Amino acid sequence: MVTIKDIAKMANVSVATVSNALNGKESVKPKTKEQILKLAKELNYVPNSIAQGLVKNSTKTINIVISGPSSFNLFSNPNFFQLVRSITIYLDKIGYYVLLSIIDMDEELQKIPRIAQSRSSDALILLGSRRSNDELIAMINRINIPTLVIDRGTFKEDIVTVSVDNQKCTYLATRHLLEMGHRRIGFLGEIPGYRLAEERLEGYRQALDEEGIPYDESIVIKGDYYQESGLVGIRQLLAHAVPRPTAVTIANDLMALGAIEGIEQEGLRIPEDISIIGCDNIPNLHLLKVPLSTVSIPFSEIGRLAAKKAVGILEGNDQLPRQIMLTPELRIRSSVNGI
Amino acid sequence: MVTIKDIAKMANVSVATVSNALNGKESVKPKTKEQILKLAKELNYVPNSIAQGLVKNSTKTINIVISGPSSFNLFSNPNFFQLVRSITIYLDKIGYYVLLSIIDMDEELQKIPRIAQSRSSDALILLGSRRSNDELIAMINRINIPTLVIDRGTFKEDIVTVSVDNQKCTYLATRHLLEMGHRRIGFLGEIPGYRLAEERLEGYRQALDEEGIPYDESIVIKGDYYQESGLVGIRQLLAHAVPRPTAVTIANDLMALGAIEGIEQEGLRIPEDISIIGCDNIPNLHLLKVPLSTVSIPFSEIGRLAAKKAVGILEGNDQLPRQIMLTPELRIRSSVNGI
DNA sequence: CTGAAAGCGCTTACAG
DNA sequence: CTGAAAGCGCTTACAG
Repeated sequence: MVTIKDIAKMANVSVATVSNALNGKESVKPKTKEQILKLAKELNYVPNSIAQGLVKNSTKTINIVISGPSSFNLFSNPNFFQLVRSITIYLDKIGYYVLLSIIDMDEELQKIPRIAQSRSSDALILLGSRRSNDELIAMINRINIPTLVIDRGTFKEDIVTVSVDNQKCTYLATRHLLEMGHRRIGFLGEIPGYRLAEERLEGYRQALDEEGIPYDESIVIKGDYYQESGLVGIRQLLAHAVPRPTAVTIANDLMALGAIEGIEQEGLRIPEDISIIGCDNIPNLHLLKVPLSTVSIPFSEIGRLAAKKAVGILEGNDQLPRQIMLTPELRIRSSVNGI
Repeated sequence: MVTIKDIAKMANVSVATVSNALNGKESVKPKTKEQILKLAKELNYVPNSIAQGLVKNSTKTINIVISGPSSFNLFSNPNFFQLVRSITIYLDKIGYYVLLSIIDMDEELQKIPRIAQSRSSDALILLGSRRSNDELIAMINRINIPTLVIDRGTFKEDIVTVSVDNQKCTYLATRHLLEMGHRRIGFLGEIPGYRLAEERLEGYRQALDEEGIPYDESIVIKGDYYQESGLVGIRQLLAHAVPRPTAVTIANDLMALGAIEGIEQEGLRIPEDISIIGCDNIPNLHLLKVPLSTVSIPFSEIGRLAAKKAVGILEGNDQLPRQIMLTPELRIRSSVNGI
């Protein structure tokens, strides 16, 4: 491992001068600088980022923290990858490192502040937590480095966040169902206390409201946003709801995938017997046996903006609003029939 | 930020003693130790991992380096996520950090050694590179920390690697086609110089050989393993091959997805007019309009073993073989017809 | 323009 | 059992 000391010795100067030269300080005599740079190149010198980090109290790394449910086989949300990918690409380009932590939901409240305190990163981007806003805020307040929450709901509090307008997602989806003539519309994906889910439920409600259709909780079904719960949930809905809905707004595509199976198992056809619409626009929906209509969420943009915002805060030139909310778009395919 | 110094002051001992106590050294008097531990807890002390890293010359972090093509929108391989996820989960559990780097293929040969030299991680896990074995080995030899290559082909050289038996993948796939009565079988996904792709082509060849069917390069089509090239490739095959194949072995599922579209665009049906089989077993293939038969690759296991192996090497208790090769399994769905 | 010195927060022999 | 000292590889005032 070649260090600044080696170069100093060979160039017959002090380590301070080497450091200054390497960092492009004006004070170094051009001749000296040139010599040092040449040596560094020859010796293939790369600064030890750990040592730099210690003295600068900055690691140029941002930690993406994904909280998942304890049974990790369930943890297969393709959106996370898009998010992680766009964050990483942005950060890599500007010379930042990205740390990735996947932590068990049960431990997140203790673990995330520890991660921050270990100083292994300069900022945190939180992803996937199902905690209530209050719990999340209490935790973030204990964290001593900039922390963003992404792909979640809105916060009244002064949290830095970038996400989609969740309410609008399901509003758009339900509106589409309404426009296709449906009146009896179910909802799949309720999670009380989890803000994102509450907002998606709210969008559904809002669309019904506008049409004067009363909210019927007997056709609002819980679902944990994973595929299996879509299967279970839709079967439950189909088995018990009287009269049976002609359409259902499903809070995300993963559950819609499960629902496609569940509906098939019940011997029903989509969209002839029942229409469904999802949310997220995960890849390759057009190739499904039932090309799924859905609402598209700009995950790559969320990731990119989150990364940009984090760096902006760290470098003191942040121009972006504290809370960024992106707009979803309806994507009509063929899982919704007119009636 | 509370440091070891703060605790030392409050406990009226030296920092050395605090350090020893915190690290569970036997030498510290139980009474002293207890007091220090109590203080640390109260003050919510978390060691500065950067400082520890500097003195120990170890960061307890492993860097997953994904090389992708320069146009990153193409870079959407769901397998990478499975791999990253399983590595991260394993590593998180045992207190390791994981750094994630996504780098442009054009720069990988320069950038990866620099990453290693920056000492931001203790080991590298390389993923997604399309370089020739020779180039890769030359690069790895310049790297001064343990480096594994995963999800790739075999190496004759003494490289640490974990992957699937690629040749067997396509051998199994093609064998299945053969058993279903096909004789005129195309191949989609040739990339000369890229070992993984060569091995998959070889598996196809082997299966044909065993049946005495001559290799016909006019029905072996290039494909870059991304979806779009599956679409383009299959159309090319369909347009030019005489006689037209009754089946085609496609080197991965992503291209098979593209091929499904391409075949549709050509006005043909799967499997009535043409049978296809993929490789990888990406999620939710059973929900496609054409439930895709494929060969399953144990990505999670590859990731887990890679992580385990890396840590084993780092901690000097590695029991695993230098080169680990996992076995694929045929997954029959309904994209292959008998004839 | 250059270098000696201090310091970032820790760990590790080693002397007592 | 405890503490003084050195050191990990760097950067940053500051004196000259």
